[in-house]
Amino acid sequence: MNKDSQVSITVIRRLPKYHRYLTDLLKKGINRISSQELSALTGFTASQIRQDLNNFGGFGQQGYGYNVEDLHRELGKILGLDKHYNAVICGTGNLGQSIANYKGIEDAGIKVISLFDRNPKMVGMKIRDIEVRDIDILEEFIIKNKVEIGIITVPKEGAQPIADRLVKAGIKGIWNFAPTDLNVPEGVIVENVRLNESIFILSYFLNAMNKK
Amino acid sequence: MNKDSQVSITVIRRLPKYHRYLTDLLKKGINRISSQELSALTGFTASQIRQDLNNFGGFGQQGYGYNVEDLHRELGKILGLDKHYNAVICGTGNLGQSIANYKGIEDAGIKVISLFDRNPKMVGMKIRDIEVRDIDILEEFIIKNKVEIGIITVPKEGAQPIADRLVKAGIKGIWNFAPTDLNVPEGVIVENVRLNESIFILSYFLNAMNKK
DNA sequence: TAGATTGTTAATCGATTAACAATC
DNA sequence: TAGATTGTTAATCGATTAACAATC
Repeated sequence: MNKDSQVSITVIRRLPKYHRYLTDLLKKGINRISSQELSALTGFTASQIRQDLNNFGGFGQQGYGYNVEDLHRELGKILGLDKHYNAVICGTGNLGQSIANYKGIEDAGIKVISLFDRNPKMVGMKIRDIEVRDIDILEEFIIKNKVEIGIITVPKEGAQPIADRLVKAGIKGIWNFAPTDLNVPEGVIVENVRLNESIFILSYFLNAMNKK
Repeated sequence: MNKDSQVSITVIRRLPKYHRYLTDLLKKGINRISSQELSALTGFTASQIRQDLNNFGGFGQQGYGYNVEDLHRELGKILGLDKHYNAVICGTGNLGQSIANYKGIEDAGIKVISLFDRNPKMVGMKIRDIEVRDIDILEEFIIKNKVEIGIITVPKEGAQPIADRLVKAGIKGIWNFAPTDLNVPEGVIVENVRLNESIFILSYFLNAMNKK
C-alpha cells in the first residue's frame, strides 16, 4: 500500500549502515552532512546515497546537505526503531545466552522477555534477569504476553518445528540463527543470521588470496 | 591470476547454500541432482544455478545433471574447506564464548587454538578446552603458532586497535563481530557478521508489514 | 536412438553511476 | 547573488532469466 514496500531489498539492507554512521555523527555533535561526506564514511557513492534516501522522501536541502538529527530520526522511523516489540528466545545454548546478553537488540526497540528450553536443568534459571521457561508453555506465554518476535537458537533439526509452533502462536517475525531455511506462511518475516555461510565466505577469500 | 577472482561476490555468496544442500543430499544417499531439483531446494532459478556453477567449470553432464558427491567436493574445494587454518578469538564475552563453542567453524577447516582477553579474571580459564591467554601476548602467540585468522568479538571501541595488532602480527583474515567497519591493508580479508544490521532489517519488515 | 539436461549465448531486467537542472 | 548540493532523469553497467544448440 505504501511506497516503502516497493523499495528494493538491496536499498533496505544499506539503511542500517547509514543509521549507524548518523548515530556516530550525532554523538560527535555534527549536525550537517552532505552525500559526499556520507560517501567517504560508508563507502557507497554519493549518487547512490541520494538515490537511496530519495526512495523515502526528500530529507535533504539543496546547497546544504542533510541535517544529521533529522535524517537519523527519519531513518529510525523507516527502520521501525521507534516501535516496541516483545521477543522470546528459543534455545538457551551458548548462542541463545549471547543473544540474551546482547544489548544491540534494544536499539531496535526489541525486548526479550523470556527464554525457552526443553532441558529441565535450564528451566527456572535466569540469564541477565530473564527467566528460562519450559518449552512446553511456549504458545501459552506468547499469546498471554503479546510476543511478536521469536528468536531461534536451537540446533538445526529443532528449528522448523519451533518455527511452526511460533507461527501458530501468532508470532510475526523470526530471527533465525539455525543453519536451515525455514518454511513459514506468507506474512511472517524471517531474518536469517548465517554464521556457517559467513565463515565459508571468509574461507573462500583466504583460499582465493593464497592462490594469487 | 585464476578465474575465481573474477567471479562476482553475488555468485560467491550463493555457494555456501549450494554446499549446504549438497551435504544434506549426500547424507540422504542421493547421488544425482538436476539444476531444476536444486532450484526447488534453494529457491534460486535453475538457470542461475547453471550459470553460477559454470563460473568454476562444467561440473554437470548433459542429460544427467550433477553428481552430488562430485559437486559437493568441488564446491568444498572452491570454498577452501579442504584447507586448514588456525584461528584465535579476541574477546571472551558471551559472543566470544559462543564462537569458541560453535562447531560449524570446523566445517570450514578452521581451528580455534586460543582465546584472548585483557581481563585477568578470564586469563587462564578454559572454554571448550581452549585456553584464554592475556591479550598482551597476542602477537607473540600468532607468530609462534602460525595463526592466520583473527576473530574479533570485543566491543565496538576495541575492534580497530585489535584489528591493527592482528594485521601487524601477520593475520590474513578477520571474522569481525563488532559493529564497526575495520580498516585493514589490501590483501587482508574481512568478513563481517552484522547482528545489529540484521535485527534492524527484521524491525524494518515487521514495521512495513504492519503498515499494510 | 530418444529423452533429458547441461553449457552457453542472447534478451531482459534491475541496480548503479553520471550528469545536470532545480533550488536552498 | 554566487556557491553548493540536492533531487531526479538518463546512461551505463551488471546480474538474472530465457532460450536453445550441444551432447550425454
